[in-house]
Amino acid sequence: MVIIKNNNDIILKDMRDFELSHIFDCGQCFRFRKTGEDEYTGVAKGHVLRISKSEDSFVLHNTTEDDFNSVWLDYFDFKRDYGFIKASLSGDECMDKAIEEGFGIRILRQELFETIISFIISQSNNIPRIKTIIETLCRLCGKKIILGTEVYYAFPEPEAILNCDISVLHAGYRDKYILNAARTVYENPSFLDELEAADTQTAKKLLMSMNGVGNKVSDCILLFGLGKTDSFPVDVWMHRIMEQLYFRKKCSIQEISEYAAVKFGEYSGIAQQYLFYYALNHKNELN
DNA sequence: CCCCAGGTCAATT
DNA sequence: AATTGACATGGG
Repeated sequence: MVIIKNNNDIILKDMRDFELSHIFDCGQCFRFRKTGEDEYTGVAKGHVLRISKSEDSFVLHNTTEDDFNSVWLDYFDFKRDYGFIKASLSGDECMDKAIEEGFGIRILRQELFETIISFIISQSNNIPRIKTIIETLCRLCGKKIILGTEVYYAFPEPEAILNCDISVLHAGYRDKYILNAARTVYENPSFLDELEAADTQTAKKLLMSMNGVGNKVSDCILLFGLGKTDSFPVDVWMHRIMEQLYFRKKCSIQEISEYAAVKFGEYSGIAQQYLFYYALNHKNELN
């Protein structure tokens, strides 16, 4: 990867293992939307980003070098060598096919509190509606970010969520879980720091101590909010695709988790994203 | 009318 | 320890 400063933009050249549609359409983040041909725009960590692909390079529009280094370098997990990880995951026909389709996937390192709330909302829900609910939440009580004539909204702070009426989100029974999580973080400001400092198993126990955060949601938070790549979230789609591709019979979530831990090890979470992306693109072939 | 969606909880066996 | 129904809402 070569980083070039150009007027108000950052340009990335010689990119491998990086494709916008793979990154933003694999169900890991909910706040980026397609705003053009090979262009996505969204808000993360309080910053607006418009990123596009042109020919062999990627452009981060209106981005300073400081912002790139302090925000986006970590966000896009640029320090990790996905080529190496793909090589170590590769071996069976299923994984090779999944990697071939989602070759440009990267695990985004998202803001922890946003990830907690987002995946609480995700439970027993579909991706378009998850996006709508989160966007409505940000508009309801997130800090305004004004860029020229455009208005964007940061993901709200815990206190802001506690101080508004979230019933307008139509998130249903998840309201009480959202409020409880916001209250937990608001009343114990070191809660997030403890999570950041903890190992995977300790962090998982802490997360699951919150009402409405169970096995799967905590695994997603571990992976997308804490960078724990040994976490392997199993939702209905992962359940189906693992049964079909690897087990070739009905099996339990626990069996799948144990299998993944052995087969994919410390890169389970990245393997999971390749498989999940593959599953989303082959819904009609799954039963 | 039905069933399902990046599930979790509590009651019941 | 494993199984089951309720939980809100919107879309097919």
